[in-house]
Amino acid sequence: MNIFKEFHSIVIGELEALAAAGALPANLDFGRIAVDPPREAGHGDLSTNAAMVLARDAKQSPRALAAALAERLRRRPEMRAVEVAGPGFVNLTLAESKWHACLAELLRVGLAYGRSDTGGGEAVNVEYVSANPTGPLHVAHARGAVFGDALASLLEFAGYRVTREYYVNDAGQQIEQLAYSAYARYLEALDGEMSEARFSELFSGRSWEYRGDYLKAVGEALKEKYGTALRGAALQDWLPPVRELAVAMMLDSIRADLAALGIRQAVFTSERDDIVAKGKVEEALGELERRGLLYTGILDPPKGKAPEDWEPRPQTLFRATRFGDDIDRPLRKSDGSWTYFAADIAYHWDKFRRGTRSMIDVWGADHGGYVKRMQAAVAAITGGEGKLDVKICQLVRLLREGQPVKMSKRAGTFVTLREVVDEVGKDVVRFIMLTRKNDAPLDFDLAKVVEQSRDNPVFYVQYAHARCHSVMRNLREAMPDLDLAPESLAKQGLERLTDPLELALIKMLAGWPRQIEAAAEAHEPHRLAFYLYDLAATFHGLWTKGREEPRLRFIIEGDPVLTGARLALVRGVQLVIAAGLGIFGVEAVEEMH
RNA sequence: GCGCCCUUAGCUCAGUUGGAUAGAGCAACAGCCUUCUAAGCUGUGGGUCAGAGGUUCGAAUCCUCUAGGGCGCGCCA
Repeated sequence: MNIFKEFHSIVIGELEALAAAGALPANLDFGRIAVDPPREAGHGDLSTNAAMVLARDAKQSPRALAAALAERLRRRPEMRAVEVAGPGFVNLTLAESKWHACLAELLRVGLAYGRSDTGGGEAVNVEYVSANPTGPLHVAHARGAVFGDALASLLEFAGYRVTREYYVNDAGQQIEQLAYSAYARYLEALDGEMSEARFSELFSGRSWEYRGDYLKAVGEALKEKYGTALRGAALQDWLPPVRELAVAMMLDSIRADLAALGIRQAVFTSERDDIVAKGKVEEALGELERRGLLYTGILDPPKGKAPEDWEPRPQTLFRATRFGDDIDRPLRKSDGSWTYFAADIAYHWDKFRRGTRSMIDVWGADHGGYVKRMQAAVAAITGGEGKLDVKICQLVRLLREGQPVKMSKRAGTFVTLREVVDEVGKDVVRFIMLTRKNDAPLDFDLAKVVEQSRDNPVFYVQYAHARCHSVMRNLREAMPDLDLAPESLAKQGLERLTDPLELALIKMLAGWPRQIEAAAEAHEPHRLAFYLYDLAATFHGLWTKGREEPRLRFIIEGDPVLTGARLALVRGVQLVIAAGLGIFGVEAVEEMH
């Protein structure tokens, strides 16, 4: 139960009672009323703006309205104090017993504490990574991969029915390039050599696009499967099988890289097989045609870009401007084939027709200019029923000791996702990628992220969790009879938790469900990282306080009831951190090494 | 030229969808280890929220303009 929601409905209930009693006009709009934690400690536990929001329509002064509301709230047993403050805030301080009840509930529910039904089982499709299957994932992909995966988990936790999806762009020019490059490696496997000159000679001046060593394995596999049969074959005979095997092997390696990051997507939709080959592009374009959103026209040349090779050509255009885009967008190339955008419209319509109204795409920074047209297309083809949110993940700057790591695709020295995971571990990669909001650039320092100090949030949060377990290990020796199961700890003695630091910690734990709902609604998993960091800091603070004041230690010799209560608190911290790390796909360790 | 994103303490960043006196970490300074893990904790100093207008009970947050930075801009995906 989200305590802020609970008191939101209590406040509304009291306002309705005031209206029934004639103290407020009927039919007031309660929509803007909020119950939030006040920023300022000293303003109570919860605060509502109800009086200020209603004052004008109620034709009363905010302070007077607040006083009337406060008067009613004060009679409730769970209140310790209700005060009117500032321009008309009503500040609520809850009785300690209410907080103890929150902790008891947390312990009863365990790792499921904070799960919410705000999603109402609504289907959400989260599409992420979707890198072209032309090579291994590199570090830039890691951020979107982790972000999408954590967002999907967060939405599941908040009660949505989530599909994790990868869109395989296996139909475009770059896949032809991949096939040529793989074919070259095949010839190399047969003949023992391949050079740029020979490549150029074989393929009449075509450049050798994908030169990384990773295609050598594809060459070997082609040799294994086909022997010399493809050597000297006509283009239409060698290209399809080479392309097919190369794409399959690249996808396998991408899946393996994602698995190393703990990511497994349920649906892989192939542009070639599932969209283009099934005629869905034509279907989608037909739908737009029916809606009167296609026409043939000539676009203006883009300004500020060198227009030397630009010449006006009539194209099939989509009326994107009707849906908020800046210009209408071409769907057909001059050679008559579809643009990528056309296929993408078909793909998103396909997602919609599979039963998802709510779609989330996670894209890299270089796709920012594509957002408007895609949202326009989704709005157009679904008649406004489908919603697309696009989360752009900004660049990751890879550093080591503060110095940028040199990356050059040409020189083949770009850093792969796998290399980073192997060096620092999946948990570190996952957590650090979530410590910044998606639309801000992120520094990833290979040295700093494995440091064991407070400025490394992964370590700091893990350490808090391990510390909880350390306390429990010590307790098993000191008081072997005490039952540490959360549901047992919930049953008695919680009223012994009266120190302000202890209550502050409980209040923070009670804020977890609200964090989940807010982060899920905003599609911002990074908020949980900051919450977990704060929670860890509060816990470390209480732990150290026990050094100066032994009466505040968790384990109190000769007082098993108090010890049990404190262990309930420790358990609560441990469970929430474990749940949070669970959403992030990060292991909650029980011991630091 | 146009679009999107960004600009908060010396540095790196939060800021609960418009709330009250804008917060952390690092760095600086002053403290805390016979102690449940000091891998940690406590305190001090540090701000024209890029700038100017506007919207209202109330703006870092919403709108307009300006300045600076990033990404992108027909037949690439």
